[in-house]
Amino acid sequence: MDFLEGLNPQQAEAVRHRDGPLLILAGAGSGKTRVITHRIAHLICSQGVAPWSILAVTFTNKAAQEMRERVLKLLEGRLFSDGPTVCTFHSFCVRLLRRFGGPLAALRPGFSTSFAIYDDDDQMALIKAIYRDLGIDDKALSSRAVLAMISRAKCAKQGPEEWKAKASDPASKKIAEIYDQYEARLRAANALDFDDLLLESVRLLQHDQDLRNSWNERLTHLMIDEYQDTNANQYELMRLLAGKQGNVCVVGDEDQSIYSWRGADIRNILDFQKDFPNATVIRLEQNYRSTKSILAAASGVVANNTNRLGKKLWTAGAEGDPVVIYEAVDSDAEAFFIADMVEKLIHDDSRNRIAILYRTNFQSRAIEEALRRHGRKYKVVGGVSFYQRAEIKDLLCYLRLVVDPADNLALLRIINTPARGIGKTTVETLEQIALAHKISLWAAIQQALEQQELGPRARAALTAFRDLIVELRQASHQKRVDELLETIYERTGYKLMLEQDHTEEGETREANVAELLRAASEAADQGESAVEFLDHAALVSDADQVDETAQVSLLTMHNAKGLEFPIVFVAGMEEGLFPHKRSLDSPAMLEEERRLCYVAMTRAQKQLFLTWARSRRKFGGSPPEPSIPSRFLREVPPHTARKLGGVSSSAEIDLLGERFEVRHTVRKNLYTGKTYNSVENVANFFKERNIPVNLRPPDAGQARPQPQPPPPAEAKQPAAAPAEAKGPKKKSKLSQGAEVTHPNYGRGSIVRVEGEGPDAKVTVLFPGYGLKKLIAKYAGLAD
DNA sequence: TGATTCTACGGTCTC
DNA sequence: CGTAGAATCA
Repeated sequence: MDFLEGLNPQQAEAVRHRDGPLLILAGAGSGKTRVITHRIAHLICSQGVAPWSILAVTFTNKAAQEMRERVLKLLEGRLFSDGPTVCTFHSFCVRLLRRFGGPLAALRPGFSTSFAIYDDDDQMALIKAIYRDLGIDDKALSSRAVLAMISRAKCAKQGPEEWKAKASDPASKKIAEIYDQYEARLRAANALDFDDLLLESVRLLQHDQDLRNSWNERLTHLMIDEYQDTNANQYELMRLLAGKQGNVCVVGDEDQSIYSWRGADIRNILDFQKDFPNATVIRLEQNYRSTKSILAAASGVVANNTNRLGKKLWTAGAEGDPVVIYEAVDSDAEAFFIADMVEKLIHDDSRNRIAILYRTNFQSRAIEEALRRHGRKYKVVGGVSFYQRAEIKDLLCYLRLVVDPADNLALLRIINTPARGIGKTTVETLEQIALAHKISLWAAIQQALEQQELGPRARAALTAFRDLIVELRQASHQKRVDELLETIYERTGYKLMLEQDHTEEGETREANVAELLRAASEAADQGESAVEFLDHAALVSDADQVDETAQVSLLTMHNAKGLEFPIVFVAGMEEGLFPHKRSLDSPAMLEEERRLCYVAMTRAQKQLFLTWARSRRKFGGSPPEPSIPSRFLREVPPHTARKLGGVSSSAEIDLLGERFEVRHTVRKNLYTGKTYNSVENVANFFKERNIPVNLRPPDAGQARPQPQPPPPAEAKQPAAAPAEAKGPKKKSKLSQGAEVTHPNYGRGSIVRVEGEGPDAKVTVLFPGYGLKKLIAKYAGLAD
């Protein structure tokens, strides 16, 4: 098979490149996955490189799996006992440490290859425990912030000692103390956090020359995807693994670097040519994904950044529809617009896959609600992930404890779940014993029982708990993971606890456990041990659960990295939200926000909507806060975009009503409620009934030449007074075409009146809210 | 000790 | 609005 077939010249050059460092600057949608997979196949089949000497590192497990499948497909017919390794940095490190990590004990006292992995929940629990013991108040010193600082220190390979040395003010001394404790407890529990996985792998390879040599001999070709988002430890790891041969091929796009806050260093890609002076550089600039409009819009935005290597993306594709910029009155109206448009687009073509992207997770709620009104199914990526659910974590903590009794955090989590009479005081006693003798909590239990320091009740409870764990421990030697988990589920009383909970919540929790058991049995079928299963669970990411067949997906822009969708909405394009307020005073962070915007926009293949709301409420009851459009909207070149909504929001109804015919889809789903909340439904409502639509805005409606310009945006705000001195105001208080103000919906125009007097039913169009049918005497309308 | 209610508080992005 | 931790009661 010819692996160069169908590639453009630059892609082919990258695939053909055999030895020496290679930097591939791959613009969005330029087919880099194709290049990587073809290069792997080409190296193996045409250049005689042994499959096992190739390592490709991707950003997510999902990307790794996809890449593996694609390579396998290319290699069809050729079987290899030990194929190329494709995985993420983190999973590579876990495997490395589990198999070859023994010598690390010399550098890290207490380390053994059966270490536990602490995820961010565990890390937080650990910090909280330290706060308790040191008597620190979370309000005085945010634990989240401290955890972030510790993580950053680790990325920069700075231990507690270094931190302590340069700490001058009391606050950073305190942090040094927490950091110190944090490290000590991780070691005592033989646990590694995510940063440690990378850090300790680096230290291991630096320390153990034999190990390094053997890897250098084995790995002749190294490839790293999403190189712009690697951090210092990953960089170090790459250098150690690449060895002297330096056959390292990195693929990335400096315009898509969006993870500096978690330690990614954009300089890694900007300086690659300095680090490897003999590097070949190939630019992939042909985009195969998006229309000309979308590409031009996105390029126009990112062109405002200064820190770039620079490339010019182009496409042979169609011009396509202009990007739509939609201005909504408030966040609910924004959500309604999106939901309605989703209906229309799916009605137009049921194969349309749609993504709704946002900066922060809380934005999903309003959009979810709007979608639900249409009965539209959607998939949210992220949020509370499966493995974070309480019942799942509990059972996995039992498993962790069975695998490694020193795992204090796991023990603390489940020692009294389900409740078995081991209360706070008992646990505190255990903690004191553990602290005094520098032993694990598990060991402290044994000791407490021997020394008879406890009351009879606690004693009995503790004995039962110990026997339970010992029993499970013995079972673990003979059973598969799934059987073991099942035993845990039953013997710990967890099953009973859930069965007795007859609420809906209890039932979903049971279903979740069933799902976990199913996953475990799948893992066991593939020969995974309990430890491997736990590793797997610890390293799944939100992005791994993206379902690409889902019709409507909701996800953060960060999670959308590497994905593509025919239609994309980017919601919440407002200053302070996107770009996020925490980046406003730093030019570097602003540039990262802009890159994030570029990433979001370039996910779209055919059509792109950017929406923003003039006011947004942070949570339920709080008053809406006014907002101004994101600077990124201004940066979209005007000729690539079309504006909808805003001041002319009722004019746009005509526009949409004419252009789109949605009625079937919408009717089916929507005509159940009393309100008709959306732009298209408004038009629809009238079409259905053949009622003449008078939706022109009152101002523009007076077609007479008007001296003054259209009112500024503020004039449309609820509080604003209606335009005075306009014709038959008094008499037509409740007549068609008149304007009224509603306490909740603000200003609107009457489109229909049924009946008279206080009992009259009035149908009013509120820009941004759509049609509302109101009873005059209850509605509190004012003119 | 355990279960329930109450209150205060808060919100980037994530392997 | 949702949650975590405190306060309270059985």
